[in-house]
Amino acid sequence: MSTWTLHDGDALAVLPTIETGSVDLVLTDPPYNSGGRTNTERGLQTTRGKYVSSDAVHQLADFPGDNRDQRSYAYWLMLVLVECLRTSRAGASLLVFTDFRQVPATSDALQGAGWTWRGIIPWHKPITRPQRDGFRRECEYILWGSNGQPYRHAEPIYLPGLVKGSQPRGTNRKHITQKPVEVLRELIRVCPPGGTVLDPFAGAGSTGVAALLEGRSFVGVELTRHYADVTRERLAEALAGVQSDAPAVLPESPQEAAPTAL
Amino acid sequence: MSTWTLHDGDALAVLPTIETGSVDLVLTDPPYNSGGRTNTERGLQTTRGKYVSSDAVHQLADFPGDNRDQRSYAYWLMLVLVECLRTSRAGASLLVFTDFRQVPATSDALQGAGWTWRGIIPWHKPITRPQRDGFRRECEYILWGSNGQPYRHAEPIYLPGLVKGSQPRGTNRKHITQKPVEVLRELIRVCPPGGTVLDPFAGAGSTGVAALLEGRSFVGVELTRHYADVTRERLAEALAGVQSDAPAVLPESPQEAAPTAL
DNA sequence: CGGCAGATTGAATCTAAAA
DNA sequence: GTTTTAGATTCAATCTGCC
Repeated sequence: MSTWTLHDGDALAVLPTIETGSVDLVLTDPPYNSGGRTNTERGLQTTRGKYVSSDAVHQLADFPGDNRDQRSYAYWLMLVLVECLRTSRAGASLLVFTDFRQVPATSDALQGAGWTWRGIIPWHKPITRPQRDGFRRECEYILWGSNGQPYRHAEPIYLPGLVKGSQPRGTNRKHITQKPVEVLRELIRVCPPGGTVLDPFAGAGSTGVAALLEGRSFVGVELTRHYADVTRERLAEALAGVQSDAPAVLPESPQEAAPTAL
Repeated sequence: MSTWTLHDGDALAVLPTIETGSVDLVLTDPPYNSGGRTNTERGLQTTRGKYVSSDAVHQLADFPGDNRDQRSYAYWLMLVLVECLRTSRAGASLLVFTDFRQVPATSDALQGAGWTWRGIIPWHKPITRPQRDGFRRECEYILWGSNGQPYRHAEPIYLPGLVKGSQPRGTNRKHITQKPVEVLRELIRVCPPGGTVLDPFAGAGSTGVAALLEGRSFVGVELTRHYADVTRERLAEALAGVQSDAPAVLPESPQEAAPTAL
């Protein structure tokens, strides 16, 4: 039976409380810190100013942690990934979203934290702005790492090296940098069935939704109160949907799936 | 009228002889140096041993320059890219192929050489080996840089952020790491019509073929005698094809397109 | 000329045996 | 114990040939 837990708080503060060797996949989307190339660009804009186009009207909350320069970003992310490695079992995988500018810093953080870098999976977003006199920026990137040799699955799996999907739009969009659930579901298959997925930057909780839909358990961490609330709502809904779809076998303890705050 | 020139020799030796500010696009595929994760793996295998599957029988020649460790690879590539920047006009572009392992080192070399990093274009190869219990490696990467602000084209162009194409197979395949001409033709559109394309690692000359087919001039450098011969043959053939397809306007001087050795 | 079936092969990776 | 070599493995887009 899949369960979920969401901790309120900062990733670096909460991760040490998570049990060593309890996680099979870390799947997360840290703040990219790449909105501006200069100090002024990074410092003066709000998160929404960087990511939301001026002609669009959105009601999305700001999120913090997006104002570091590249060196301190790599260092901070490495500290987070060190803790993630500790919580993960030997053979577990790490999947981190990043944009093109942060691929090198993210690969440094990943390897510096002790993960083995195994590849890059481009995420192709078909709906993006054209760019005059240049190449369209229609991809983000997912860096794949593993804790030692990856699991050998009982039932062999073969996963795609390129994923495709448009960002949620309209009322489905709860967070500025929200990822499509279909993409996350495909990625989650690297976690053994029934295993546990960790997301230290849960945001609007799409990773957790995808994990529950795929029959994996979920542990999340989210600093912003507003997004933690959104996540709890979406996870409860996803779990209810999975349970109602399930065959006529009732879970032994429905409370098992209740949210646990830190 | 498109012309082409192929210099025999090492990129670092030949590039200084190329005129400053004469190039509109540098499009190249350096040796990736990523065949092995360890010194021994890199040093002891031949190029073909690394890249050609054991069950396949090929008649392709080896190529040198694929035995550096990552630091010296980045340094060496930077020296090459510094010279490329000098030969290029303000607004010119740089496109460098690399595999996932060398993306960080290549971006360091590109920026260290003075180019402005503008993006990553994944190249999706539909025919790749599957990987058990993991994500297939079905992409290589093209890093895009520019000499200052990119050209503002008289006729605006909009280029893709993701390219797709299978490697040449069978008798069309002249080099182990040969790139498909259709992909190169698409990339070459970032060079203004009639401009000049430079490839310091010409290999079997696909970049030059694509340039001529798109009506751009080509300057290449190739160290291995065998591949230089292959390139000259293919370029002469491509140019002949373009000229016979052209409208009934004869070139003023057919010799204009003759190969010029260093 | 079109459609279908079977063969081929890839900038590889992992495991196990051998030196 | 450590390093090196040999062999097996695998999916899907092309290619080939046959009907």
